[in-house]
Amino acid sequence: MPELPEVEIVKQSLQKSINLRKIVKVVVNNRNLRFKIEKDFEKNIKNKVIKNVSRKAKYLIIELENDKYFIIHFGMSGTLHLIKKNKNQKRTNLSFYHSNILGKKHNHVLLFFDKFKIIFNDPRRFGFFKFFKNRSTLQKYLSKNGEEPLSPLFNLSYLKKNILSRKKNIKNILLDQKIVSGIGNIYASEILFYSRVHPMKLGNEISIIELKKILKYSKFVLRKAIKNGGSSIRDFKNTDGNEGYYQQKFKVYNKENETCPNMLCISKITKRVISNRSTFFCENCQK
DNA sequence: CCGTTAACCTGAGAGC
DNA sequence: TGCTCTCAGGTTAACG
Repeated sequence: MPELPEVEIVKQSLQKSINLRKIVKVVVNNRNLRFKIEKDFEKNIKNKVIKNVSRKAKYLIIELENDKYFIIHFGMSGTLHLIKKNKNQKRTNLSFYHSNILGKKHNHVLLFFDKFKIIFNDPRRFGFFKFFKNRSTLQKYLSKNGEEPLSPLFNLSYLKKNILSRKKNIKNILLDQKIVSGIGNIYASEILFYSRVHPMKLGNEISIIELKKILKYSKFVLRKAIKNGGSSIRDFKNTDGNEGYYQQKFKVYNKENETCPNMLCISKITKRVISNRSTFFCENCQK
């Protein structure tokens, strides 16, 4: 569900709340997420102090003391909830990734801290947790992915090397985490609209000028989404319980048959399924 | 190695 | 109301 900007917002929330706090108890209700949660996961992270929370692409990275780590991936429907300890066990406004109907049956992982707990809820179970015994195994795992757009290494020469010889369409290239990591289905459509590139255009048909636009707008769209607190098309909320509002700034995503936002264009936005994913674009502006 | 498709899951909403 | 169908912010094994 969340793409890079939404995970970044969750990361910022977590940094405020769990940095330097100790995990005092771990409960796993359902180990069968996208990958099975290892048997000794609880033992591995229990009684460890959280040294830092970071993010790489769509992965949330929790660093523990003594060079131990675990990562969280949210899949399509994963959410994290911070719940303050009180008599009524009522949810506070500190839920940062919050679904309005929080079915208890999908609360798969619970991390207890001194004064609050964090719940991982994921109805579809495409998300996962994974533990790493040191930094190098973590880095090895994460290095299977390509550069993320906000990295300085995501530059023109990287894109030339990884896009211009490809025979697959640019929409699928942007979604391929091994080539570019962090962009998902919403931001892929948005980036291509800004770049004025047709989603079905093949990598080997992309010009250098277009590549420069894709480079520029990948960074632009993701940064702007982060500034706006992410996109809340369903249930995303930030630390204060407020929704992100980048969805209000979508140019094409979910806007089939609406007039193209380009003032000089009178075309309607097209919706087209590409590799099983809905894709939105303007046939007139994106060639 | 490359590109495409089906599959993994549950729930919400539309249409009847 | 209730049934059936489609769709959803992701990833990857299997196939040609």
